[in-house]
Amino acid sequence: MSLRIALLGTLAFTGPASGYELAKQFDSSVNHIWQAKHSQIYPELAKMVKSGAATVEEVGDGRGRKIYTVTDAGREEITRWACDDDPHRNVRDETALRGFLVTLLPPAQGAAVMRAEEDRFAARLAEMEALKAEVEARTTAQSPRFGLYAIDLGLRTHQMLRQWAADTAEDLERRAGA
Amino acid sequence: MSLRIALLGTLAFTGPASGYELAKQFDSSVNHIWQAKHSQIYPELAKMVKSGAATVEEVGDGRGRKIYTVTDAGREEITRWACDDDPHRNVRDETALRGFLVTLLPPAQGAAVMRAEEDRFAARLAEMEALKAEVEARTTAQSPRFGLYAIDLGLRTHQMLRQWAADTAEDLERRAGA
DNA sequence: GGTTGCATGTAAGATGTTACATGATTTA
DNA sequence: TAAATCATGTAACATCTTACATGCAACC
Repeated sequence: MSLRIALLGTLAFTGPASGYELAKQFDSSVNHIWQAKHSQIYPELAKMVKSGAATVEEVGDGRGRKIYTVTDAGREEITRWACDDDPHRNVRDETALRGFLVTLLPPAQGAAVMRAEEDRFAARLAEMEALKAEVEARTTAQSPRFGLYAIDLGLRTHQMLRQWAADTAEDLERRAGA
Repeated sequence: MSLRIALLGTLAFTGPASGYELAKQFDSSVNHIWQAKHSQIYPELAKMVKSGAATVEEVGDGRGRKIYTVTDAGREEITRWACDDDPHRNVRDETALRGFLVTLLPPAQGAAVMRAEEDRFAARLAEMEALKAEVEARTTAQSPRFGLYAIDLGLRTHQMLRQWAADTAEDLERRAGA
């Protein structure tokens, strides 16, 4: 269900788009929150059309390109999902999982891995800052919402993770020294 | 693969335990990072025994209880996974997804949903602080690692999310007013 | 004697990943 | 003309969720 919503939301944001374009857009916006391969996206779009959340139009450009558009029913579905206050939340985070298993290693080794994590988070953070600048550059005052809030969250997440990795590494280094 | 590692790590941390106990422990430690139902845990433990990462022992207490223990091979598997520097990371976060779709709503409605999110994050944060105090109370200076680092990360994550929700709500409120 | 908690598992279905498969267009 | 990119899909497999299924022990 969540993929469907994420995809429908992206489609509502970008406006009419092909599966291929959505896959790209997905990668550069919701990527740090949700990922999907084209093999999951194409069938999902077909299902949306079937259920009335979107419409398709085939473009006769020789490449079999298809353009999808959200319907009112689709928009309503997004609203329902976003407003529904079921507190049930699924999270699955390999990054955090790794960072946390590291504490099972001997302190010195764990500290080294954490320092490497810190570097990786810092690099990802720099990428996101660049992305933000790029998106900001081509955004008008009227339409700055969807993309930027998501990027903002990604930025904050990675700042926090970098700091956590640094603090954890420091703690492990102290233990290794003691 | 990740569930296997998360479970193996939890087993390494707690020491010999039954599937039931592991499921509980899992819920109160890695829960904000990874979730698993017992229907996934039991078969996974069986697989671990088959592949030599753990051993079982049946306890004749009439309840069919089984105690699992990590082997050296299992420990090695954890180390390999934690040190492997493949930068590939999967994340799937329903919380963030929702918070982010909210920006597709009319500003006033989006702001209201974000305020509700903020409250939910604050509540979850309070729960985690209580958990931390509880874990700290029964932790000695020698063994304060695994559980507390994970809780620390959960705490930081929820502080960040609460702040993000508040800031986003504020921004949406400003837009709704304008 | 009934309810809750302990304890383990299987089965069906949904979701997600990797690999297979195809073909047009653009660029070097 | 070869390689990269655009563009869509299916199939097999792995993973995860929900529901089904069972039985003992402790407590009230």
